[in-house]
Amino acid sequence: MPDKPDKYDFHAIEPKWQRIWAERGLFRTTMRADKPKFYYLDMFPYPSGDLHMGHVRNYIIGDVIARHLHMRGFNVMHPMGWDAFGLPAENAAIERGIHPADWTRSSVAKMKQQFDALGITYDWSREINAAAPDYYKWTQWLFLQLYKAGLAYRGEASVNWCSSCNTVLAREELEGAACERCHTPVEIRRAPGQWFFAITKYAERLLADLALLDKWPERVRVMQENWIGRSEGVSFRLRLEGREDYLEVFTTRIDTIYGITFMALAAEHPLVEELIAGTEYEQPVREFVRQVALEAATDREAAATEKKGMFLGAYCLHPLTGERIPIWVTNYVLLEYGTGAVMAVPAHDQRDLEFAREYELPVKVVITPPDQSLDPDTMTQAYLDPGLMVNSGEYDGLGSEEFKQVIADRLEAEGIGRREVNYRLHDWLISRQRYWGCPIPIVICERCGDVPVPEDQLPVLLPEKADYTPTGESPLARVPEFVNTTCPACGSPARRETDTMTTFVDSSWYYLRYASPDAVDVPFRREEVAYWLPVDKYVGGVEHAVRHLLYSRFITKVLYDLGHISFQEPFTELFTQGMIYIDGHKMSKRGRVVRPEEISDKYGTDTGRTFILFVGPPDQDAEWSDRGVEGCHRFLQRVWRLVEENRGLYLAEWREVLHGGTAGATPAALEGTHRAIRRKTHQTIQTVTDDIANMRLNTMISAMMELTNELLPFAGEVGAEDTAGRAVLSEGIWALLHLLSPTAPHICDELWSRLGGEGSLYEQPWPEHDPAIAAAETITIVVQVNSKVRDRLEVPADMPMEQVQELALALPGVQKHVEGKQVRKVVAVPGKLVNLVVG
RNA sequence: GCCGGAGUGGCGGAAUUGGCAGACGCACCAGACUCAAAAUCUGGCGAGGCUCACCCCUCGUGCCGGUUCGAGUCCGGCCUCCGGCACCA
Repeated sequence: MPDKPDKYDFHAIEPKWQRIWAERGLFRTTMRADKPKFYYLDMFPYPSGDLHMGHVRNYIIGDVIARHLHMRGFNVMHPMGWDAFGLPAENAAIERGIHPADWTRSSVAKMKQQFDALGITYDWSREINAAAPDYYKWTQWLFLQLYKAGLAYRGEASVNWCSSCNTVLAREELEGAACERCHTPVEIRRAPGQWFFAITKYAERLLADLALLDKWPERVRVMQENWIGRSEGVSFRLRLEGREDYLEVFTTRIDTIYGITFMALAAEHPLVEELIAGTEYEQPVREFVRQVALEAATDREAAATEKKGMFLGAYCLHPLTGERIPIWVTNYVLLEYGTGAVMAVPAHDQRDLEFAREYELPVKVVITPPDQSLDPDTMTQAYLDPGLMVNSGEYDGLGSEEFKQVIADRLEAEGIGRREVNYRLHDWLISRQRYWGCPIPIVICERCGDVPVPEDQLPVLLPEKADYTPTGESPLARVPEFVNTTCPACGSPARRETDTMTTFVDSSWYYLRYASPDAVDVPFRREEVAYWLPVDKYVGGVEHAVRHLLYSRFITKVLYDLGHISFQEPFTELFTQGMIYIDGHKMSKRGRVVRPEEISDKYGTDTGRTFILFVGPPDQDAEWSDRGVEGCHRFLQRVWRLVEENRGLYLAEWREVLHGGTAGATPAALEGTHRAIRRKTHQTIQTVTDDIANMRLNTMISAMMELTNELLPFAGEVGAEDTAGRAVLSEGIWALLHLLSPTAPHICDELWSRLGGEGSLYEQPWPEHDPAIAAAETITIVVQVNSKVRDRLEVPADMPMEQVQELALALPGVQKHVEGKQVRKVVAVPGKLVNLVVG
């Protein structure tokens, strides 16, 4: 008999096993031919220096998957790194008055320690840091590849400016009309010399290839689709009255072309100024344009409700009828989309209708619904659906959908217009006027213009000393040693580009670097990328559904086109985990935050790991519950007691006993409880295995709780002489520890070693279930009368249904309801139920 | 407005292909152990009715309707909540 059972001392057990795993280098991964590879990736975090349980959920989900797949025989790569550049680090550093590099370093150390305390299987030999020169050297290389391919260009743009952060914001960094970080309303500014990546050139492929991503959540694919915002239409020209030039418009509703009653221009449209110059409209229109610019910057929401505009005193001519069409400037047309000018058809566009009513402009119906007629003078809702053409010259009576094609053909044939596809997606503005980012490897020479830094001169190092307080110009511009250089092309004195890149560039390629984190001469080695990539499973928050994932897909396609990699989509499967709420708030924002240390101090990290999985379906949001944590701790306590208190009954050779026929314990000879427990064990193996494969990690825990709840009382019944019973119990315990080990690895490894097991369960093969043992030999048949459950029948699984029917009919509970009535129909579903329809 | 997702006990949530609604956990109640409490263990726990311990009956998965022997699950129409996009022409 073993010594007196020990208590579950997680304070001792957890560090002990973490040390053993680290010493043995258990989680280090290399390329190998004998196993299938699996690249599991967590989205790498900003090193904020403080993990809470909301973040932890992401990493535990990943760890369970990685551990499980390793036990299943996969060569699993499970790396971690740091998205270390960027505003959060810089702002935190400014607040605390320390250098961003120092702050980042200490944050990384803290978080790494937190990860290790969670028992996560990261391969730290692959750790990467986006702010380290050996990494950002290759981010600069990436920039140069895009530059050479004509995909990186400089342009002037009207940009969203945050006066608090003193920087340009990408559209992606906005929340409504405010800065997503500090919620200051943005201003619109003209900014020259900004760098862009030409992602719109890839819009079509980024959209089309979404269809390949069948292992991505529908939700995310839809969000990307919306973001790209493809729309098909026609763009055509209208001759300006009294001038030689034209006004170009884009429309998706060319079928309403005969319904145009005015033209609407964006306030910033260049033609506005031209048309009013020297006219009586000049002053008032200029004033109006200034008002619109102000409103657009501060209060886009309100502007959206109230439509305003002003006549420019100019006309253009309808390309088909030659009618004079008044040109208006408005606050509801966007310069950035289409041509910045719209053909207004009030009868068939709600916005145009509202505008027309406001300024008493004519409304002309050109499409009528089949069963009613529209009154242009009183209608308040524009008619948007298809119908029959009216007031449209020789086309009257044609279906509007058909007319759409007919008129597009005619406009193309006459050279007036052409079919065109427009996207909402804009080119990707990557310039940031900030210090803590990757310098853009460009030298500006007065003679040569923009000159890319030669690749052999990379990295362009970020100077350590800089006044990084934001002022609007890049802090790097105030570091003469950095700015002043010589032109790589002609050797004359030149200046460096002083903007840095947005961190989304850093994170758009990091998954490639994990394959070759130590590569010195190349960003990654071809053979290693070919082996590991694409990422098999990528898990992170849905907040990255659009920007990070779209940029990564774009960069992957660019690198594919340039011949650096051989795949076009970086992430085969995507899983977005839900957020953890506490007291009704996201754990990340105001309100209470639970740090992993609080849980591990009180209950152990295994308890925290178990709870964060058990809390709910991984893809859904969940509410934190201190009580729920206690429940999971009780579960682990029961597991501990089950194994530790019954060590004396454990038979390491249970397999031989159960399968070798010793002591009359062959499966066939097992009876009653023994048989039932074996069945439960094998059913649990099956359930847990399926649940992990389908990311049902909450029900996976439930299944193991059920098994534990059956094994505990069973253990109390098994006597020392009952070899068969001991073998059945041992198999149950053996299976439970293996199945539970990805979730609660420390307690399982400890109990495993106490049973005499070798090493870590991480190195053990995953259990397999025997379907014959898992199969129930008796089943419960539900007996219904008129679809109401009246009784149940316990029968052998292989009993023919005719026989089951007879038994069912004879049941007293059934007889009562059938008596005196005629059985009209019998529905018998094998293995499930018998339904007697009587009346 | 458009698109996507979700509505199940007091709570979080279970429920292959339509087939025993409420697994597992929390909370709660009762009992055991204890001088007592905590911990632990055992049992109970959707609502209503009745010939109220037991049995039995009716109702019950946001609402209304449909298909079906049978609907949480499928179809149609609504309501509510969450998320994304939003004068995108």
